[in-house]
Amino acid sequence: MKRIAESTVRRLSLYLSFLEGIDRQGLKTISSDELARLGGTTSAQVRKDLSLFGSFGKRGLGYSVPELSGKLREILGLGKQWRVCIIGAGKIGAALARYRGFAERGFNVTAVYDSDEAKIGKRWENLTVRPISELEKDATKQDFDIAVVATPAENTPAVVKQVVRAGIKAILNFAPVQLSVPSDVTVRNVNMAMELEGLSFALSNRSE
Amino acid sequence: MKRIAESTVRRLSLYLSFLEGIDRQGLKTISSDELARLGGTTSAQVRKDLSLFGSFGKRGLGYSVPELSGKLREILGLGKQWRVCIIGAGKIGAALARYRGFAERGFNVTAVYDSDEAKIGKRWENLTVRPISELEKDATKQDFDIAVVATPAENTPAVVKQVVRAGIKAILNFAPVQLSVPSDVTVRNVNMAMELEGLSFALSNRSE
DNA sequence: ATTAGTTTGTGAACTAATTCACAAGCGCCA
DNA sequence: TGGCGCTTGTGAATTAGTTCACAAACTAAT
Ligand SMILES: NC(=O)c1ccc[n+]([C@@H]2O[C@H](COP(=O)([O-])OP(=O)(O)OC[C@H]3O[C@@H](n4cnc5c(N)ncnc54)[C@H](O)[C@@H]3O)[C@@H](O)[C@H]2O)c1
Ligand SMILES: NC(=O)c1ccc[n+]([C@@H]2O[C@H](COP(=O)([O-])OP(=O)(O)OC[C@H]3O[C@@H](n4cnc5c(N)ncnc54)[C@H](O)[C@@H]3O)[C@@H](O)[C@H]2O)c1
Repeated sequence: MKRIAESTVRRLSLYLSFLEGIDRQGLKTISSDELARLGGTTSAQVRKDLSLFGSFGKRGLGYSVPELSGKLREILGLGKQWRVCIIGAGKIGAALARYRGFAERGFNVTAVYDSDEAKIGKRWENLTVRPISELEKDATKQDFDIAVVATPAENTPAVVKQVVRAGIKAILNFAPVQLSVPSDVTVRNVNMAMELEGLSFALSNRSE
Repeated sequence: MKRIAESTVRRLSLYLSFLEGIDRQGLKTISSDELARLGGTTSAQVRKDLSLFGSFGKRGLGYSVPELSGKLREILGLGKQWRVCIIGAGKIGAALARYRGFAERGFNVTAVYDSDEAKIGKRWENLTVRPISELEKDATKQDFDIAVVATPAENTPAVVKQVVRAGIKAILNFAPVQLSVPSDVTVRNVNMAMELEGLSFALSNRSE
């Protein structure tokens, strides 16, 4: 299959969230034009994005909301339940572990790791904080799909090495560092300082 | 000035963080090639990015680390202190309010708002949670530059309306909804569910 | 059955972003 | 001072991503 751009995948994800809203409103079909308006893009973009994976619409009618939702879920791999571990039981880790939105979409946090003796063994929601040193061993049994890394920047490269050795192939990284991983491991970074700097840039360069 | 792409601004932000690391190591100069390796891009990309704003390097030598850092800070508007308010004193809001990394970069959280009577008036770090209904009035005195929105998705459009009415021109949004704002307001979205779906897609479509 | 009114799917055209490639500038050394 | 080794800065070429524009396919109405 043709290589799919990251921007395309983001939009698919966005379309799916709109379809879920539309579905709750009880509407049965939607046009590319309407999806485009919701997403701040163009109808041609919507149709092109979808056409990379097949033809799901009916000419003159638009797309069936439940059918297209199903297709997008399939494309995005949301059919299955994913096993997620969180590394770093700190402030961000806590917010994420308690967030319901993830499980709703099939991302189940099944373990939390930390290196701090004071935190290890403590109960956290329905989980117990495990020592990071056990990650590799645990992974052979638990088979994590995704690691969410929320450790201090300076420790993160070492943490990520352990994650990779544990055979985990996808990482969502919150530390403001650039990770280097083997090519079969996918990384997404969430860097809030960078987002704020983007806003700072926008505020500083208006009307020029 | 020429329009600058968002991807360029992200990279500038990234280069700056590398330069700070390099500076701590005591190195005086760095080449575009080295910056490129750190950022996972090419040296031509680095030079092109920088050349949009001026010529900061010395041929044969590279870039002076402190000088380029200074230029980047200037370009990104990091010279001044920014006033940030957080809207939504929940799990994510709490993590952000307690995060030191922001103040270090000149983003000062000077107020927190919520609509929940049980939270209003409570102390939070060195701040007191204020009622969202007072945002507009407060803004005339406090002059917030950036609003960080961390409210439940369903309330967020209404919250953002209030933020816009308060005259705030930059929003960092954590709710998984698409915001519609006047064109003089800049929005950046942090959508973790979307990031996880990107990883799900990658895991589901390997080696095809 | 025909027609009018929609909306898709997709090559072609266009625009944006990245990479190439090389002249020009700089430091260093003899 | 001249030559060598590096590295920048930038047009030109290339590649990637978006938008245009229209034939084809469908519904509904008559
Ligand atoms: N808090 C925020 O709002 C925020 C915002 C943006 C980015 N971040 C980034 O997210 C990361 C975590 O931030 P935080 O505020 O949650 O920090 P925190 O200090 O609250 O939590 C970090 C946790 O990681 C644990 N840890 C340290 N080394 C470890 C290791 N080797 N293995 C396993 N666990 C280890 C610590 O014990 C601690 O519990 C940091 O990189 C930070 O820069 C945080
Ligand atoms: N917790 C996470 O890890 C996480 C992850 C991704 C996205 N998010 C998103 O971030 C947002 C906040 O999530 P959270 O987990 O912090 O939720 P939360 O329920 O812990 O906090 C939300 C806060 O917003 C306040 N609030 C509600 N309506 C308000 C209004 N009109 N004005 C001002 N305050 C209002 C609530 O009183 C509450 O304190 C949500 O949109 C959520 O989807 C959260």
